[in-house]
Amino acid sequence: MAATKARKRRSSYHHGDLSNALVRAAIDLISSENSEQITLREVSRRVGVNHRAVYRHFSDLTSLLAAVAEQGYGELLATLQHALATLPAGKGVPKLAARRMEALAIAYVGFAFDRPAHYRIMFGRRMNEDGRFPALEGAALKAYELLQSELDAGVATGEFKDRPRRELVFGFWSLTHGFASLALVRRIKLKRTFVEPYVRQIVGPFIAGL
Amino acid sequence: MAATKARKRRSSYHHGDLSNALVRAAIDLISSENSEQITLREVSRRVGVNHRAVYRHFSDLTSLLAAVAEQGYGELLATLQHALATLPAGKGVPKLAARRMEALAIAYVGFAFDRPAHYRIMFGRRMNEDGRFPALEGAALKAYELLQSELDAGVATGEFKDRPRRELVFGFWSLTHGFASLALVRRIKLKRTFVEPYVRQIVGPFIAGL
DNA sequence: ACCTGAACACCGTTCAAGT
DNA sequence: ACCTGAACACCGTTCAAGT
Repeated sequence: MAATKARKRRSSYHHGDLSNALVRAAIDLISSENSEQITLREVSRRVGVNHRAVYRHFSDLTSLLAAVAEQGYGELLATLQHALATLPAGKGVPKLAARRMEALAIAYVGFAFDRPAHYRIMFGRRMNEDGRFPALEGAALKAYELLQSELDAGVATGEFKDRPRRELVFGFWSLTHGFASLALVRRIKLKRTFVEPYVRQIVGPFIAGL
Repeated sequence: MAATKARKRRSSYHHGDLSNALVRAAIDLISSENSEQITLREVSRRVGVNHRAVYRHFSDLTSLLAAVAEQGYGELLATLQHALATLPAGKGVPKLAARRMEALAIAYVGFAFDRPAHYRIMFGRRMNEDGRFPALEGAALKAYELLQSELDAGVATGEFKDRPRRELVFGFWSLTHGFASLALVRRIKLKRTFVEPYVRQIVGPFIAGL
């Protein structure tokens, strides 16, 4: 049974598909409740190839994790964009920029709650310290730029004070990332259901100070 | 040479000293530039005992790491207290509470910069998720209470708005922890020298919103 | 009571080989 | 070009034994 499955699968890895299959398997692995850690050997087992085959497509485990993280940043960006798009507000609403920042914060923390293992890899030490993976840097930058353009908009309408943009973005990101991190290690105890009201209160002082 | 050293040391582990020696060795290990990871085997090697001896004092690797983390929370608390004690201000200074919160933020991030590996263990996943280690919870709580009493003081003088205290503390903690984390994984690039001015700008909006 | 030795089931990675 | 097998140097942990 298992052998047949592996054989069938393997036939499709002759056209550069293995690379994607490995990344998908790795994401599946950490998305399932029971398994938290990505190992090179477990991922290749799931795909049905010898673990050495991975090295044909990724120079090491860290490279594979970087691909997973890159995909994660893409998902995060989509989540944030979706949160803005579905915001009920129209124009002329008072404090629109503040409400948009709030929606971003809620969506950000929600993402970390929904994909904890993925989030941890994205912000883990392995691939972030050196700028080894340009595609990863690019994906992270896009999320950064989304935050920046929102803050820009708030400053443009005069709703936010005109402070150095970089510090505003990093401040907001630090706040949401810090909250998500503390919640994931359960230093802050919080059920998924209460993310929305809680985040609102947490970011309250920050947004009020913009 | 190495054998003599190990022998000499070992003679003192008959009175419950091994436990402390292991924790100290683990902290030494992560404090030295070259080594980032604590392994049970490396720690026991440094102390000069068989790696199995560790299990006499710690039920597993995680327990040893929890002891390291607990010590870290103690150091962090001392760092924060010291920052408040050496703050040049006297009474009657305007915005005293804000300046004290700022000093705490700077000291907090500075600690993470100075002891990165230690900080990572303190906020790592291994021992925080379940409340397995009451001593660790207690040490973390003391740091929490320091922040809370500062915010209380600010509210008492009317300098800060009277919001739910828990949200204020978690907000401040999220902000400083998030900034420290992002800096440690180099998503925020920052030299140790610039921690002070940078943190001041980052926490600016938050403190202004208190 | 406290420590050790050998063994087990895992890792990531290297070298040399198979098709 | 793409994948495999055997081997290496590491892990944490268990079992049974030494003093």
